[in-house]
Amino acid sequence: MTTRQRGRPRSFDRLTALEQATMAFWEHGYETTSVSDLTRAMGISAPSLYAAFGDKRTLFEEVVEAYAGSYGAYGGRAFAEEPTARGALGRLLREAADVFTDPSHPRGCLMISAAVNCSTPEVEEALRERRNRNLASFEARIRAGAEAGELPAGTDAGALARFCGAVLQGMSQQARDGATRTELEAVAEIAMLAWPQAGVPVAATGKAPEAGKARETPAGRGA
Amino acid sequence: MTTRQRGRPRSFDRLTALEQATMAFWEHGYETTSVSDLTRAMGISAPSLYAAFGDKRTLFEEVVEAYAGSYGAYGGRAFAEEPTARGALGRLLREAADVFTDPSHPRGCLMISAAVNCSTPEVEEALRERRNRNLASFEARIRAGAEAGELPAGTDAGALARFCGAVLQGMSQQARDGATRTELEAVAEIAMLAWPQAGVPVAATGKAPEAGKARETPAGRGA
DNA sequence: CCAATTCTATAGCGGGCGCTACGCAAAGTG
DNA sequence: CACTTTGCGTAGCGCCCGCTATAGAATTGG
Repeated sequence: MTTRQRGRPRSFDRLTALEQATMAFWEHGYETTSVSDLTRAMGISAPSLYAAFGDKRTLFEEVVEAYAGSYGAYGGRAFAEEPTARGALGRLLREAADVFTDPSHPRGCLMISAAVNCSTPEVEEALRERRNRNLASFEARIRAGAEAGELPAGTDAGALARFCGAVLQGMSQQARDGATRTELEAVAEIAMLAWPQAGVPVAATGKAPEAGKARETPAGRGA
Repeated sequence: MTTRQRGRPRSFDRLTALEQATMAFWEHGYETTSVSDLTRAMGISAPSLYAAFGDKRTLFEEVVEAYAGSYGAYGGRAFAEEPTARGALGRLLREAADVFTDPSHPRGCLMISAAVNCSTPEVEEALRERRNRNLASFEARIRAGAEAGELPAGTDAGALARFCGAVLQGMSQQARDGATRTELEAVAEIAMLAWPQAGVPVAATGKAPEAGKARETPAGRGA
């Protein structure tokens, strides 16, 4: 039935236009990117935009969804492929340093920065919920790691997850403020030094200092 | 000469109005706070605002300056009063957790969040420069601490300063995303665990896991 | 008192915002 | 071909933006 459309075919590629809208929103944020900016970036006129994507807010939601599945997918890959919580979050932070400073697209993270100072509550809330969902997944992974014995029993999974989230968000803003890839990678390495040492109990009452595994990463280097 | 004005006296308190403008900009950011929002918050009409403060941008600059000397002064106090680099930056992060979640004013840090996604380049740049100046002062303090022997000789002052800045900026956004004071204090404590341990060399050739001093803070707790 | 000075209030300027009505262009269907 | 369906382009809607012209109100100096 939908093998072929009835009327005049669309004169632009919808996915390409979506990608160009992504770049615009990524660079300037939701509110600051006007529909006029979007039509210019996408190479189409306003009625075409509205016909293909609904209104500005709906377009942004589609942009965010596509972003999460492409540029923002490194976190999910790290979680899927790394066996330990430390390995997953360390890789997430290190890859974020690369993505946030990749010269082929705007700096930082769209989900972190695009709805800051946004006067449309639904948009602000949608991205906030995504961030808090990510935080919850960090926590779940850390808790699972602790229960599996990778991390000391007293580890506060919620606090450690929030710490990683704060570093990630800080790295995004630092990237937008001009930090280099190397500088952000160093930040990621330092952040991983805050993780509980294998075999070192986290509570002050000092117990069960058994060996555990070795450090996964060398971590502290000069320069 | 200026003991008394010649004409009709101002009918509002300039400092009070400035404070109310600060709250508005702090909550919604530079761009999102309209002049109409400002006049409502300050309780004056537009011509009075322009006569007393110049234009919107000049008012914002005055707001930022006042903010830096009041709500944002905790960093300078920590630097002035704490004898060591670790003490200064640890206190800065801990006090930031309190300020960022103080219920008597908007959450987070105005200098960090108010010019994100701002289409006025001068405003965005002014706050970015302030942040980068703060980062440079972190680095100078850490470098001085390393030269004084507080920290291992190989310590990368720039990277450690940037790490602290990233945590601070991340804490600001987390506060705006709803994190509690207690949660942010835990983030600050964890961040301080990444600092080089006294007596432990920073270079990575994997040795010397000797005891070192006890941790400065217990850090990870349950709940 | 009157004149000069300074602040306040109303009302509105030009312009950009998100969005859309409308008529034409380009395709499929008989 | 005529007819329907759908996308495109122009042009412009109502609204809010930052900002200000103008006139009246409140004060000091003479």
